[in-house]
Amino acid sequence: MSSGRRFTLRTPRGWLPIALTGLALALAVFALEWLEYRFWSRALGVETFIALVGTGCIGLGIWLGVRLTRQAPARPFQRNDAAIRTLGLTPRELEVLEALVGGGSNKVLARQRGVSPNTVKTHMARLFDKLDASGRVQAIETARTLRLIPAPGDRTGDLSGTNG
Amino acid sequence: MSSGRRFTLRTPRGWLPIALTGLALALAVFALEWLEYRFWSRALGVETFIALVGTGCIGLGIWLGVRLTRQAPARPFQRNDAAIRTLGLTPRELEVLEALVGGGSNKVLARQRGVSPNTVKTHMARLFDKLDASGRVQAIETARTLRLIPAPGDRTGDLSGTNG
DNA sequence: ACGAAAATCACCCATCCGGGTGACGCGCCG
DNA sequence: CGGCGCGTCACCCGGATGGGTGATTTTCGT
Repeated sequence: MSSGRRFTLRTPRGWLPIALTGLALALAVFALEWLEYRFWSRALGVETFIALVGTGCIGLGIWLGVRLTRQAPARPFQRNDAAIRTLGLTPRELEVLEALVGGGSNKVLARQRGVSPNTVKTHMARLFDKLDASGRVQAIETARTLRLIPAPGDRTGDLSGTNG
Repeated sequence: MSSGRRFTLRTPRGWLPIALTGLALALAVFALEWLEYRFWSRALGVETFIALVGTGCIGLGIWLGVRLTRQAPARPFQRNDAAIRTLGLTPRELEVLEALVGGGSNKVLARQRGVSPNTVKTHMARLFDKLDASGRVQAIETARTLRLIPAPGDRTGDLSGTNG
């Protein structure tokens, strides 16, 4: 029977320091412009100077906005090794789990891995038990929500993620 | 046998009008400030006025930056109706496709929909043929890449997407 | 109102899948 | 040395799945 295990995960976000950095930079820009205000307002005229300041501040604001929002989406899928350990998934079981998303039958997976279909079947059974899944589709679904395997759309370049 | 259909999709991104809108807005702000420059620079002092302009422009820039970058990542999954039409998927076939991700058997899906398992089986067969998939897992995978059904992590609130 | 498309259901059949049990070899650790 | 975990493989069996064909009814557009 199934062991009835449960697992949840959280996604950390750290854009606060970036915001602080941006604010400090903005203040620095203000100070600089303040100091040179006397000179440049004479040389260019006050209106042109104000236009330049506005343009610069718009650019700075755009940079800040981009910087602030470009944190969450660029996460490159880091595997939830903690969940893997908690569930007690062995390396081979993880292998067949990753190969499972291809949609091949047990026979195909066995041929790909160079083992007997019975072996794949055993791994699959253990996998279903540990993931508390009754079928391949549910297993994939659970594995995705637990971040054991990448979801479609995740970046697969760097898989050195280790949060545990 | 299978009909051998193929389909690829592109992700349209329309932040150009937004950028234009933002630019127009910025110009409007500039014009307004320009008109009232004479008055406010007297009332508040030139330096305070410049500071206000800078602050406003930074805010505007942040808004612009957020607006520019929040298009691709926060896309709330708009269904690829064009692909659905091209593949010739009927409403019921789409229903069983959406129900497929739950991982239930044909019998379960039939009971959920209040029809005979044979009916589900027929829909499933048509689905496999049209999606060129040999099995439930491949069908789900193909449907996800074609954006016929939402991928895990996609926002499912608004499904009025219609890009055809 | 007619016809095409869609939906529904049925049956057969080969294969696959999931569940269960048992077994063998290997490496590791107490 | 004796377990223990892991990987590998085998067998049986009931049910599910995939493929194919046929039929009837409902829906919908012209």
